[in-house]
Amino acid sequence: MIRREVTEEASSEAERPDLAAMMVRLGRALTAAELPVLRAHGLSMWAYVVLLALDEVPVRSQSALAEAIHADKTRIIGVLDDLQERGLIRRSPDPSDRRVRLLSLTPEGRRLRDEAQAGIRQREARLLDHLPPAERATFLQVLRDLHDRPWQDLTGEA
Amino acid sequence: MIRREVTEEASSEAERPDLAAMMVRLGRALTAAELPVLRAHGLSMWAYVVLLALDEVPVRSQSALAEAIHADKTRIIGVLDDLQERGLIRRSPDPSDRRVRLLSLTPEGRRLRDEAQAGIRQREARLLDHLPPAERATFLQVLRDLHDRPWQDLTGEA
DNA sequence: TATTGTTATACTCTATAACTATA
DNA sequence: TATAGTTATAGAGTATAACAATA
Repeated sequence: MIRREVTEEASSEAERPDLAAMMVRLGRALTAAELPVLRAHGLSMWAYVVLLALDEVPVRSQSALAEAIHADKTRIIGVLDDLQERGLIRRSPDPSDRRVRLLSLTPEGRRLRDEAQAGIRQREARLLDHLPPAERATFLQVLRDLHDRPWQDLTGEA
Repeated sequence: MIRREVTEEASSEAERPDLAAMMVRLGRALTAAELPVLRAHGLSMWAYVVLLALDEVPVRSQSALAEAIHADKTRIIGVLDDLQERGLIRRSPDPSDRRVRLLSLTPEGRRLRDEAQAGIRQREARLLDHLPPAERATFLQVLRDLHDRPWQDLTGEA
């Protein structure tokens, strides 16, 4: 039952939802899959993103961190408060410029982050399990390639 | 520069962002790519989703339509108002039960929807252009396969 | 005067509750 | 009384504006 014409190309690509529709649905589903794992570790999605963006080597300024994870600088303040209170990150004024905060992971922060990520990766692996290895590899390779492209390239502003 | 250990599998899958992170970013970028096209046709994203869900064969009740596109029934009322005023959809009380509305595309609605979708597909094609045909085909096939899976399957609730 | 971090305010999107008209 | 559709209200999430500390 063909519902409407497709003016494109091969039959294998005909009659599919728009790329954006598929990506958004999958993004939401995979996010929903992550949340219970994160909650089990006492992490919100933003907290997890922050931990992933940090390292033992300090990041200079909260603004820089916010920009790196595409968040508003006011958005992450509460998140940093919580992570600091729990001893998962260090947040100290830079001696050379007391306005800026130096942000880094504590060992406990790294451990928690890696544990959470391991749980998430496990779920992902289960989802991709049933795919033939060659297809899975190609899929992930293309996905990474697309993901790594600059924003203007993806949006077609180029 | 390996930032952290990966306890997984092949090297081709090592050191990548979480699946959800990649999907969400790509979903947002592809959505951003669609918006100018939709705007050029005077359509919001919701209006476009509604048009895609309709057909010449009437859909019975706005609730059913809302459920089909995973929207709240109150969410789409303004959208339907606008589409009806512009003559893109028909919305008439069902004679057999005057509480429910019968919703269907008008020829102009179908034309506009198909035009918008053609523009969107064109952008998508440009994005996938540079991929080797075999890889592109595999990527789209796996993406469709994942997209078509039930929600519980994707979230790992199963 | 400019900038970092913070707090207070406003805005957008969405869902919930309350209403009407039919049944 | 129950349901489809509508309107009004409230909530979550986010961004914008205003402020204090430091440069």
